[in-house]
Amino acid sequence: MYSYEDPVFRQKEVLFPDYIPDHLPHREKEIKAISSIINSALKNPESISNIFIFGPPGTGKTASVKFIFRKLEEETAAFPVYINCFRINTRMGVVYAVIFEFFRKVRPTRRIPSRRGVAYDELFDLLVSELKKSRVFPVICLDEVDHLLPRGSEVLYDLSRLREESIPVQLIMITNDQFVFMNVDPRIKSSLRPVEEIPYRAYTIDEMKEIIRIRVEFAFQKGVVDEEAVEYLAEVACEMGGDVRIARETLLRAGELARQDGKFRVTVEHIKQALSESQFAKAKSIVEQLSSKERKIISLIPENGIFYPEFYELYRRVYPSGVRDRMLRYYLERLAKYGLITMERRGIGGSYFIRLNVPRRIFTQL
DNA sequence: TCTCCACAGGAAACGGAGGGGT
DNA sequence: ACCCCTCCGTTTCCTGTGGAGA
Repeated sequence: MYSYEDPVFRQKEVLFPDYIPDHLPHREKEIKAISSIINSALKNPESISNIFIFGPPGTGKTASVKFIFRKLEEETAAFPVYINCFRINTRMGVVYAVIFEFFRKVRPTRRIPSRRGVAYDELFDLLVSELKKSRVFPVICLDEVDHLLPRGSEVLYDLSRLREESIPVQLIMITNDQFVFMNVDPRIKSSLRPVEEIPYRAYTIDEMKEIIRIRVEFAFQKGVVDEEAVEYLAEVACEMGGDVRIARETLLRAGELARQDGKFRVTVEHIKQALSESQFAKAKSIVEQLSSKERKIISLIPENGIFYPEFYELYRRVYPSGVRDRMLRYYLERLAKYGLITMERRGIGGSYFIRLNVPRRIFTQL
């Protein structure tokens, strides 16, 4: 990279989703709390508390943990593993992810065992014996832990019981839903104790302004973004639930718009235009992550909503060889969990009325 | 308020894919 | 080359529950 200087962006990567800044403003307290729990566990493996982080989306939960993990890797003997349960949502998947990371980082010369044709118990025993031998301290973060339930929840029990084998292990669970463990098997719940709860609240307007200003300072060339644009964006982002992700995506888009019109200044108008585009960007990014089956299902839901039994008829008519009744309901359950649809019990026999939470045109744009 | 019935949702069984052992 | 294994998406089965009509 040389000679060409971008007239809008100084360091565009700052606005990318996986970028973790060197400093997370207004999350110092939470980060300190989490770090001190982990640090005391490192010092005294007999007294580990699991960590349960909850709060609305875009409030820095994942960023905090990734931030802490980076420090852990640099400065301690801990062995951090980050797992997103949106995709890895079975107990085999989780244990395999831990083993995979272990072999990659701690035993890079050895061949990574296969997950197929190997019993879960065998794989778990392998993990136990390797951890015993190596004496590393695993810190396992299960992001979006709600997606692990109900099928993968056993793994929480298994992982916390590693301590009975005198293997210290620190679990960090992240979720938007504070009450995710309400209906979980009490056996699993009690195995997770003791738990330290770390709540994350939405950012206030002033905090949001400062966060945006700092990002702007790093991401854009000096003087490119109007002060009014920052103020306006902060207000809207707060109204929309204090989600930093929305602000970040909007800035990225607005910067591109400013480049396109050739004036290289990001104005309130650019922000407005970018916002209307990124309004659906979040939903769109979830929809893009869906499997083709899930996408087929959601794009069949009519604009005005539909009762489930009728929807099943419709689905079977359009896809005669598609999944059956029970499976379709499983999928709808998942779509509701992602927030893409809502299901309200109000029909005959308590049947669900299904409503779309995203504009239908999202599906045609893909 | 009671009864009936359609429906939701938990549990368990099934079967295909993809791996290992011999 | 063959048979065996396990996982996990799927189906099948079954019970408890909510709404509608008497």
